[in-house]
Amino acid sequence: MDRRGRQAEAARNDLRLLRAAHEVFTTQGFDAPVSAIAKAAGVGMGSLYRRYRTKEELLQRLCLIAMERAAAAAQDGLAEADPWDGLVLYIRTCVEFRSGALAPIAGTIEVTAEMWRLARLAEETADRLVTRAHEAGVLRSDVTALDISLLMEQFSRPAPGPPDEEHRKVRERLLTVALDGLRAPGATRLPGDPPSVEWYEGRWGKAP
Amino acid sequence: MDRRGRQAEAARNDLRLLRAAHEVFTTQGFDAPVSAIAKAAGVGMGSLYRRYRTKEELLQRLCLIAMERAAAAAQDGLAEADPWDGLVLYIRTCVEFRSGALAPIAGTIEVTAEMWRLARLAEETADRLVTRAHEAGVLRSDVTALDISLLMEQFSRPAPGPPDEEHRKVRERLLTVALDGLRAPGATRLPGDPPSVEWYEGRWGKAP
DNA sequence: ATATTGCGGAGCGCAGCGCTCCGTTACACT
DNA sequence: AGTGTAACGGAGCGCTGCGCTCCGCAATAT
Repeated sequence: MDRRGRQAEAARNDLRLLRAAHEVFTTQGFDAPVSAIAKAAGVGMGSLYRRYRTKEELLQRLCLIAMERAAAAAQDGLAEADPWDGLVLYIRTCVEFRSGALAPIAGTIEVTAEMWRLARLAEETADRLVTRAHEAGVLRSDVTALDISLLMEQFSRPAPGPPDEEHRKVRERLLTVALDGLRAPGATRLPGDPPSVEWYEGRWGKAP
Repeated sequence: MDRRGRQAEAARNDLRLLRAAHEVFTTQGFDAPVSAIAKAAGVGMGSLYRRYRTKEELLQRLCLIAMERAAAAAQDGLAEADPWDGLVLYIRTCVEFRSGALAPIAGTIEVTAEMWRLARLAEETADRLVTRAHEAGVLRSDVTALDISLLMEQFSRPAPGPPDEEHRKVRERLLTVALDGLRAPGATRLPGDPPSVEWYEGRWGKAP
């Protein structure tokens, strides 16, 4: 990892590329041009395409990382002693790095077996987090784990127009409002049936 | 309006065009191809471009209508006797027809004088609605009218992927959660400063 | 000095856009 | 019925902007 010379630069480039790709894709959407990632990373197209043979491959890598982070965030939430604080930590962390913005990518690209594995792991951990909050009576009973995933997705949705720091602050305010709405008991009964896992995963293509 | 023959068809086409444009642009984003609107309306490109000389003109018309509807919704909210119910009616109505999805268009197109006029009117009416709710003590005191506009915008944001009825239902559930979070008193203090009008309108280009 | 490796970015081929143009159709008028 | 006309649908033009390749160059290793 700490090799000298060009190998070190290569490793640095790889990281900058990943960071830039995350930033650009989550704020501009998946159809952002690859050249925008290269420019944001301060790297030439050649270097980008040596590491990732196609745009799809880059997106897959990005998704995988986002899933890892989401799973880790759920674990961190579980580690928290207080069930409510743990849940909030999980949600805030995921919205912070916009994991939800990458989830719907999956409809565009091929979902690898490893992605499915990680998705299932993250899903299961989040489920435990939500169940614990339910049992402690701190989370309104009519909201499901899937509702929360979709809430995070909604709050991660890229805004049109140029990237804007102010948007991030606004999102945090609104997320705080939404989190207050999640506390038990809900003032209003949630309308309609909760979303189904089949529908949720169906957007990603066929399960293995 | 109820003229016979071709003129009737023309009027019908105009309506279908507007409806289709609204549907497509709000669910797919502004860069949806014009041909998609024509197809969704069941109308040829020629007919579309006879009524609107450019895509921008169509978008302007659409924005104007959305603003009219938003202003009307705010009026309806004010007409409601209960301050909370009035506010909720306003928010739900606007999210229903996704007025917020059209607001950020304005950064893309030229904002006409009439659009500014209507925007100000809607803004002012919504302000009255929010103030009334504040004074009645039914709306948490740390949330501003602008926060609410941005909340509606967040919930109107187009989802990636193909249009999907299920998304609408999910949105309604999540909106219900958010509305519960708006009720006084907020469990958590909202972080940061409230968004400023200058920033909000600044995204539309220069004020007249 | 020479070989080798990774670098940046100009440019290729193409997909998909906004918009125009025109042959056809459906009605109004005599 | 015959004719003029207004509105129609949609193929296609010109062009932008994309994913991706290729190559001259700079930095290291030998």
